Amino acid sequence: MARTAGSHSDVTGPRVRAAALRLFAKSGYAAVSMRSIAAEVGVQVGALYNYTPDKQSLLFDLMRSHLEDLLERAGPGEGEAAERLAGFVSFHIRYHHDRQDAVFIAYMELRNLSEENFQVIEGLRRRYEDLLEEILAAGVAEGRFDIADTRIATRAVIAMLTGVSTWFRESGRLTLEDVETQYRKMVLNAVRV
Amino acid sequence: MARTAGSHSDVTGPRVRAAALRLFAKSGYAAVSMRSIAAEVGVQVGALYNYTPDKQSLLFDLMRSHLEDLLERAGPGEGEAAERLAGFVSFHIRYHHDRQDAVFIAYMELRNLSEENFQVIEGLRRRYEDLLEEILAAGVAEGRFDIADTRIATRAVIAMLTGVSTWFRESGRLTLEDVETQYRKMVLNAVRV
DNA sequence: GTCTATACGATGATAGAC
DNA sequence: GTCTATCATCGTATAGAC
Repeated sequence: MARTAGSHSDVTGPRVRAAALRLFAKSGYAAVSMRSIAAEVGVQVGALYNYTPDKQSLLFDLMRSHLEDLLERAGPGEGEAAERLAGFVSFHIRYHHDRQDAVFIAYMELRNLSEENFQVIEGLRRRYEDLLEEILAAGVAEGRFDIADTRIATRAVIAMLTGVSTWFRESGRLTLEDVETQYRKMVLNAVRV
Repeated sequence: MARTAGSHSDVTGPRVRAAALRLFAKSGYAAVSMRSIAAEVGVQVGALYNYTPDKQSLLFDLMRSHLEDLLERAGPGEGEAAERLAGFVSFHIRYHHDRQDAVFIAYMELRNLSEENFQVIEGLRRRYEDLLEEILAAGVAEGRFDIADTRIATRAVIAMLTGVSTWFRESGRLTLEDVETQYRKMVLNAVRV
C-alpha cells in the first residue's frame, strides 16, 4: 500500500479548506490570494488547483458545508414552544461560538458569491430561518406567544443571536453560559404574551 | 468669477466620496479598485488623488463622517426610559434605512481599516452604544426594566435593529412603520419587568 | 484639476517537468 | 500530487504635460 512520495491527496485537501476558512475569516475573501492560502498550507500555488477548480468554489464549498452541518444539527426540539425556543437560542449561540470563522464567512461574504451559488446559499439559510419561524408559529398557536409577524420576529431573533459572536470573548467578564441565560430571557420576553 | 476650464474641486470631491460609498457598499472595499471609482465619477484615476491621499483614507473618512453624523442626530430623548427606548428604536431603524450604504460599510469594513483608524471608529461606535446603554440603565434605576447586564442588552438590541437593513425592502409586504411598531414592542418586552 | 503615461508588484490560473 | 515557470491582467500610486 505504499504511496507515491509527495502524494497527500487525503490530507492536503482538508488543509486547503481549513487554511482558506481561517484566512477568509480574518481578511475577507477579496483580500486573500491563492498564494497566501498555499503559503498557509505549505505548498505552492499550483497544487491548490488539485483540490478546487477556482477560488470561488473554495468559498462556496465552505459556506455550503457550514450551512448543511448547521441544518443537520439544529433539530426541531421537543416540548412546548417556549422550551423549544429556549433550546434554539442556546443551540444557536453555542454552535456559532464554536465555529466563528465559518459563521463570519457565511454572513459576510455573500456578495462575493456568483449569482448561481448565492441562490443555493440563500436557500439553505432560508431553511434555517424556517426552523425558528416554525417554533414561533407553534407558540402563537398555543396562545403563549404574541407576535404580529413571525417572519419579522424570526429575523430579529437571529440577528440578535448572531451578533453575540461579534463581541463575545472567552477572556471577558462573562461566561458563555451567562450570555446564554440572558439571551434566553430576553428572547422569551420579547415574544411572550 | 470665471473658473479655469476643467476645474471642479467643489463638485468632484463629493462625487468621489459618493461613488466610493456606493461601490464599497456594493462590492466591498477590497474588491473595489481606484480605477472603478474613477470610472463611476467620470474622471481618470490620477484625478482621484486630488481628493484623497489614498484608498484607505477614503474608507476611513466615509466611516467617520457617517458615525459623527449618527451621533449628532441621536439625541438622549426625553421622558421616562420606556419612551426614550421606543424613540431610540425608531430613530435607529429610520436612520439606518435612510443610509443603507454608509451603515453597511461601517459594519462590514472594519477589518479593512488600519489599526490606528480602527481605534477611532471603534471609539465612535462605542459612544453610540453608550447612548443606548444609558437609557437601559435609567430604566433599571426607575425599576421599570429588568436587565441582568445592560452592556449585553445594549449589544443585543443594536444587533437586532441593525439587522433590519439586511432584509427590509421598500417593495415588500410591510411598511417601515409596521416594522418599527413591531420592533418597538419586541424591544420593550425584552427588557421590561 | 485633470489628463496621459508609466512604475512596479500582485493577481488568478495554466503548462509541463518530475 | 507537487513543483517551477509563465501568462495576461489588474492593483495602487506617482510624474509631468496642459
